Amino acid sequence: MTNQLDQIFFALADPTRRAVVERLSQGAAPVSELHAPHDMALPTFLRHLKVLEDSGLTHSEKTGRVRTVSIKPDQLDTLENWLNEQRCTWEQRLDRLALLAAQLERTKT
Amino acid sequence: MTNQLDQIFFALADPTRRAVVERLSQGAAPVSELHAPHDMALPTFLRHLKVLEDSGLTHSEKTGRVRTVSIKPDQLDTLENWLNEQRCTWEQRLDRLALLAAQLERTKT
DNA sequence: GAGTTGGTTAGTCATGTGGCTAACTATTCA
DNA sequence: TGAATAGTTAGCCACATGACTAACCAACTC
Repeated sequence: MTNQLDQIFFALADPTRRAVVERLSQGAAPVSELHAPHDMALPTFLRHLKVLEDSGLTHSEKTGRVRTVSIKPDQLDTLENWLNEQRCTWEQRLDRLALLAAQLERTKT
Repeated sequence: MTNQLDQIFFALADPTRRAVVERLSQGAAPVSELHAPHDMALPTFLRHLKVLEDSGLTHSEKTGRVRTVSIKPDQLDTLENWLNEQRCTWEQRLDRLALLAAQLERTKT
């Protein structure tokens, strides 16, 4: 589980890979089309795609000689869940602080 | 802007640093307390803290010889915004697909 | 004011990451 | 079937990252 978040965050830490995710959230696309806007050699780009797929953020399938890549929303949910947990925790904490402040206020008056 | 997301995702790709964020979302703490549960040399740990602070996820202040670290919720918001944008895009896409499917359905009958 | 505590700086090292080229395989099209 | 297209594999290189130790500074405490 920890490893999964590691991979997801790592995959999204690179602007090229994030751009691919952004492109893919508009719909699936073949490798060559995904590669086109990026000024780097194809093998390099393929390794970025591999990182994304290993992290579970994308899925790909080959038909004929064309490999089509698509996004897998589940992992973005994983990310969002982690984020929500953090936010919940610190909001609870802020609530407790507010409570404490209110109590202080009461004892003061 | 791109650089900011790079740094945030990168910072959170490491389990040690994520653990620190999780700890900090419960409230601020001095360096030594944050370090305690992690089985690594202090200088190593300090560099993790630096990565977090450089990314803007945390803030720290030194009073006397104690440095207190706290979380900066803004950057987690930055993260969430990116996430929401992706989700919106692909939900719109799914909506369009549904619309298309409905149109197909109508022409068929 | 000497020792302890809390943190910092400097420097080293192994490994990981991101980039490349060159050579290769497997489809599709003429 | 021969050429073009779409990916793939292998191997190289520079630099970043994460870990360590050793030495250091600053501020409490006795």
